[in-house]
Amino acid sequence: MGRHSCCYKQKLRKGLWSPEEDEKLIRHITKFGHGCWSSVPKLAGLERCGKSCRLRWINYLRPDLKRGTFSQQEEKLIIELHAVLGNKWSQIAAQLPGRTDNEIKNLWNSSIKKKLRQRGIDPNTHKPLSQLNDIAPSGSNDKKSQDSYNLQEKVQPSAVATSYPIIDNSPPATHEFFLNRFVASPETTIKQPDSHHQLAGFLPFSYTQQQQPTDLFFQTDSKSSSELIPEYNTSSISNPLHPAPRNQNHWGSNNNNSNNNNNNNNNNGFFQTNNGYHPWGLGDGTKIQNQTNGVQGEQEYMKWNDQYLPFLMGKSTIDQSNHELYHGQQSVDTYNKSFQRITTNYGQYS
DNA sequence: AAAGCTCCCAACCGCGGCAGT
DNA sequence: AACTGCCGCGGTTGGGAGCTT
Repeated sequence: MGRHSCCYKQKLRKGLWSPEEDEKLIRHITKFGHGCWSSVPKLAGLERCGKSCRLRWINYLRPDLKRGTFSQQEEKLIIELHAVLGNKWSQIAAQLPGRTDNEIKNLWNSSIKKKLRQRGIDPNTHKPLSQLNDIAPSGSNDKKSQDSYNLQEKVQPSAVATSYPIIDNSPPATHEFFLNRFVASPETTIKQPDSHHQLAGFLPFSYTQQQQPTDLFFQTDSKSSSELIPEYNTSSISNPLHPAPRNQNHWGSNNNNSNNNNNNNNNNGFFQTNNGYHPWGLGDGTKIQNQTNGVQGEQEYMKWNDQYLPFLMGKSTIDQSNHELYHGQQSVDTYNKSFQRITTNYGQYS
């Protein structure tokens, strides 16, 4: 197994990134791309390991991140995807443009889990907690043991099948079931060069450009959990298993992130792709969707260059018209706060 | 006001898989 | 086949912010 020898080297910085480090990394990647991550720190003049650089870029610095709070539609989608994929955060993130696996993982651990439990749903199995009491090992009431309570290991397949919230009861709702049902579909399969992500394109989501509206895949059970749990409402247009009409905003009309998908536009400049694959070091190998919207992609590119990069380079161009970037901010000189706010608003500003 | 507690999230860690030699 | 280096993933942690007492 490959060890990260760089991590053991002396004198490499760890912990929070400084603005100067961010600037160096952004400058380097915008100019040269990341190439081999292990060589990035040296070339960029950073005393970090390549792994740290990669993480910083993917989770925080890359321009197509949406950031900001998750919408209800996004949370709903995460719950539904988790019911199918389990803790495959990278695969879940692949279906949420502008969101990182880390972000989703954090949301799940800090918020969604709690919400599900409050509603009597086991976050690991997506079954009602009352049903699980019969299956769960004794002494599993504490948080730790509940968290480690693994769907695949502990839950009888039949139990899953009869309780999966968004499908009917007839076929066994195992991962294999979903795979068999979707993977072979040419309309819904995104090219996946990386074996880690064989599942990433299997859901009939609206991100696939060729995706035709269809209701073939899942029949709803009128007595499903959706009546009890809003997240499982099968009539939702954002339900991945009931794709939205082709020209409809995936997140629904009440979402102010009207440019949600635009962050993945890649026809121009900074967002240019490598044959349609993500150019910024996302390792998921997922072919970028929705590439037809070149104008908006260019707008995002302009925004990045005009507002975000100059700020990082110490040449803030934020003017009166963008004063809302600092709305509610108490300490503007706190770098991370400012940065986060800008990236947050960068994703929402349109 | 301050101490204690909880929550959130950026970042780290360790591992598995893959490719190259 | 064995080894090495790198990438990417999921789990975990540490510290700051906010809330409560």
